[in-house]
This record gives sequence, C-alpha cells and structure tokens, in this order.
Amino acid sequence: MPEGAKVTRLGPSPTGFLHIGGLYVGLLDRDISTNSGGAYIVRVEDTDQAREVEGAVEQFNRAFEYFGIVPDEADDRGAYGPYHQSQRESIYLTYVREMLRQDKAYLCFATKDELADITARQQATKLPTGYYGRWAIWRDKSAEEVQAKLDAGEPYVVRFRSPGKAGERVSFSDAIRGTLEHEANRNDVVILKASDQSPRLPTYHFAHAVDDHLMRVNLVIRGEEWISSVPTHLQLFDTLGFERVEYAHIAPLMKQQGGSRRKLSKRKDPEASVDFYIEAGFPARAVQYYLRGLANGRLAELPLDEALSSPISLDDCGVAGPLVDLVKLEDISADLVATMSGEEIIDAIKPWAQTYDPALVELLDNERELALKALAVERGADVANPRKDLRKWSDFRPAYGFFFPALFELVGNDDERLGGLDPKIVSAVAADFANNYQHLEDGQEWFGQIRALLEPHGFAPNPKEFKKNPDAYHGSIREAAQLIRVALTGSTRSPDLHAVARTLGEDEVLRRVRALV
RNA sequence: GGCGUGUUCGUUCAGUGGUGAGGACACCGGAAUCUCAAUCCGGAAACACGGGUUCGACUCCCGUACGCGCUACCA
Repeated sequence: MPEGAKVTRLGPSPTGFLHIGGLYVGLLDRDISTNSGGAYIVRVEDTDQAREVEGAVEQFNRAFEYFGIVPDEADDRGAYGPYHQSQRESIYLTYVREMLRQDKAYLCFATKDELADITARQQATKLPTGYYGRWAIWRDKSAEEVQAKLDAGEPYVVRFRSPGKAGERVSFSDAIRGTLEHEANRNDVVILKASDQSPRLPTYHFAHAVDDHLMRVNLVIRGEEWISSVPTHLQLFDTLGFERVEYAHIAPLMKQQGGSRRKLSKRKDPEASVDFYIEAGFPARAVQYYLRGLANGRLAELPLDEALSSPISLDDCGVAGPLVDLVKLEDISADLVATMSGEEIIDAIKPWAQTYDPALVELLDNERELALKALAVERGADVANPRKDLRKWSDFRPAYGFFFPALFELVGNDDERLGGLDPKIVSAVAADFANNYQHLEDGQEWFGQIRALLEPHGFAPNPKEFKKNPDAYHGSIREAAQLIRVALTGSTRSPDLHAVARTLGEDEVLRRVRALV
C-alpha cells in the first residue's frame, strides 16, 4: 500500500434497517480509502445478539450495492477475516487471556443488582457513575476469592484495569474537529461479556481495538457519539501495545428521536431509512451527489459528474448535524434525470421495477416503442429545456402511465379534474372537437382546432379577455385546452398536448375525447 | 447532575478581525405561455443571547440559553 494509504471500515450492526447515516459514513469510508490507495472494510458488528434482526446483513449489502459503495474486504473477500465479530471469538479470547495474565484485566462477578446499587448510590451522592476506585469491587479481590466464585460456577465478565486517575485529562486530535480534550477514562469498562453466554463476545470498545488493529485499519470514521469514548479506546490501544488509529468523528446526519423541531425519527420519518430511497427509486447518483454535497459543501457547487469524482476531504466536513432535505434531493434528482435519454431512463427503471413494480417491467417490455416515444416528448439532446417531471422511478407511473392505453382510465364529463365545468358544456365541446378532429402534424395548426371551439362554445380567446369579463365566458382558451388535456391525459399537468396527441395516435385521441361526450 | 459537542437566511452548504455576509433549494413578484414543468428577470430572508479583548467582532475569549451525545455485559 502506498504511503498515506487509509484503511477504513464500516461496522454496521444488524439490528434493523440501514440508516441513511450509515450510508453516509460508508460513502466517506469508500471515498477516502479509494483516493488514498487504501482499502475499505465492512465488518459486521453483531456482538449484541439479543437485538439482532434476521436478514439485516443481506439488506445492508443490497443497499450498499445499489449506491455503488462496495467494500474491498468483507465476508466473501479479504485476507483479514472473519468479518463477522461473532466469528472472531477465539481472537478476542486470546487477547483477553494475555491481558489477564499481565494483570491488565480482571474477572468481575458483580451482579446486575450490585451494579444498579452502585449506580444508585453514586447518583444519590452526586458522584460520577461508573465502575472505578472504591466502587470497583472486584478490581483488587484476592485470587482465592476469585477462585471460590469460579468453583461455585458463578458467571463473570472481564473488565479492563483502567490506568486512568481521577482528575486526569487527555487530549487527542480528530481529523474533522482538530484537537479535542476530555477527562481521561477511569472506568474499568467491560471488555468481555458474560461468561455464561456462547459465543463469548467482546464489547464494542474491545472489539474496536482488536479488530481495527488486526485489520490494519488506520482511520476510523464514525458518529460523534463516540467522542466520549475515545479516552477509553486510547487506553485500550496503549495497553494492548497497538499503534493508535486516527479518528474522524462526523456530525450525525439526522437524529432518530427528540421532541423538538425537525429531528427525524425512525417512526415518523421514513426518509431515515436507506430503503426509502431505494423503494422510491431515487437514482443512486443523485443520492450520492446530495450526500457528498452535505459532507463537503464545495462539492455541491460542482456539476454532478465532477462532484462524484472529486475526492471528499475530511478537513472540509462540517461539524454541525445537517437535516436531510428531501425537496433538495428531488431537485437534484430531477436535474439528473432530465439529462438522461429515454433509453437510459427505461434501462434504469426496469431493474428498479423488477422489485417494486413488476407489472411495469412487463409493460415496458411489451410497449417499449411507445414508452420511448412518450419519454421523447420535450426531452432529449435537442431540447433546450428538458422536462423535469421525473425525480425518481416511482414517478414514472403517475407521470407517464397515461400514455399506455392499458393504464389509462377514460375520463367522464363530470370529472372533478375538469375544474367544475358544466358537464353539458364539456360534452358539447368534446363532441365538437371529436367530430372535426384532424390529426395534424403541425403544432400550431393542431391547436387551431381548440381555438375553433372557443367562440361557439363560449370561451374567451385569451386569458386576459376572460379576466376582463369573466361572466361572459365559461373560461378562456386556457380552460378549453385544459379540458382536452384532462381528456387525453387524465391529469391537469402533462407534457405538450400536441406531442401527446401525436404519440397516442388518432384513434386513441378520439377514443379518449369521446368518453367525455 | 457530570463530561463532551454544537448553534450563519425557512432549509442546506460557504465565509472573513474591517464584506453590500455568498451560493443552492424552498418562498414571493414579474416576463413568457394552450396547461403543468422547465426557463429568464427581480425580491424578501440569517451571524442564538450577554459580557469582554480590540480602533473595530459574525469572526478571538468567557458566560448563559437551547440542541445533541456519552455517563450499559447497545453500538
């Protein structure tokens, strides 16, 4: 590996859905390791088996793959495994034994009740809570006492004999925040969980030290909630004789709870989950662009392609937690899709629809020509202002479904989308339009047909005229055109009407308009 | 409670010891228009508060408020 290569790692715990924040960190890990010539590792931190959710790992992998964030080392590849902590039991045990032998760790038989009692007494006397000093009841027990408990078959945990003293402070540097200062750890933290469980599992703190050292990780990017634990980690690295790693604590992308203002919560805010973006069918590149922009504001000013290929710099990461702005994401996404050709759009929609809208796949296969024609309306290399009506693949059905006769439901003359026009007038206009319809190629001439309907049916020739004298008319050319639009598309908004009509074909146009008669 | 960390337009990302505090999205108004969307032009809109330091502070220091985190055999 080249000088300065960063080996990064993501440690997802399979306790539920993948949070967008996890994707964000993975993006940083992947980017920084790639750009420094290092490696990016995914190590599943499944040491809390009680909370484990089945299938979570597969779901994570799918999600990361969708966004093109693929590790160099993981379960199925890499020479530093295993990459599941639950399969590294013997490795942890080896280090624990060595620490025990050197008296840098010890067995603790304190029960839950005893610990709760210690905490309660500390709180009552306003002392810092924790297992330290005189509260560390098993720290200095004699070998005989320990042996007695062992013989009695009592379960125990292994605790780290912290070298920290009261009042001591440590400072360390953070790649994002600069120098940070904190009081030193003096808690004899648990490093190996209960002896009556199998497999014997380490706590996060211990696994972090052992795994990251063994996997030659040298840059740990993680959420800022870990800042308080750094002094503990530093002690662990030092007593194990490991070289310290560099830390980068990033601001949380969003909060999962908290009553005030705009914190995202798992329950109330579906956009907290990565699956939300995949299900909706946001193009991966749009999401990447957005996330990279959040990390480094400078990247948000760049054109998409350039931003995706520019390296992210930890120095430029913000320290305050941003909130995810879906409207902004949709805007980015709409801009991106607007640059794509019909072919590219269909090719992107199909894999998405395979999972989330199978019927659509079939339709696109059977009606590919029609789909291409529909997507060509006001779109393509020769169009100055391409339509931006697709932000995500799930928009296709509502925005373009009407082009397909199989998906279109005929509109009646009393439909509310007609804006309250008298059904009798609707019927008369539709009949007149249909009876005289010419499937003209020229847009102006085609619209001439709608103009021809104005006077006899009581519509003003232009909106201004109508505004001047609203009682004299049913509406203006605006309303008349809208009537035809709703008839043809079932929507009050649609691409250029003439282009729609040409795409649908004469028979289909007549069929739809006649439904209003 | 203790410790840590943060606070710039509605949102987001910038930024400087002396600035007209910038961009983007959203919003409002206008142009154009057969409807949307898009486009073009314009507008409103922010340095949490209080003390210092300084000729001068949004920027540096201290404090307060508020948010968030840690204080677990959760990560």
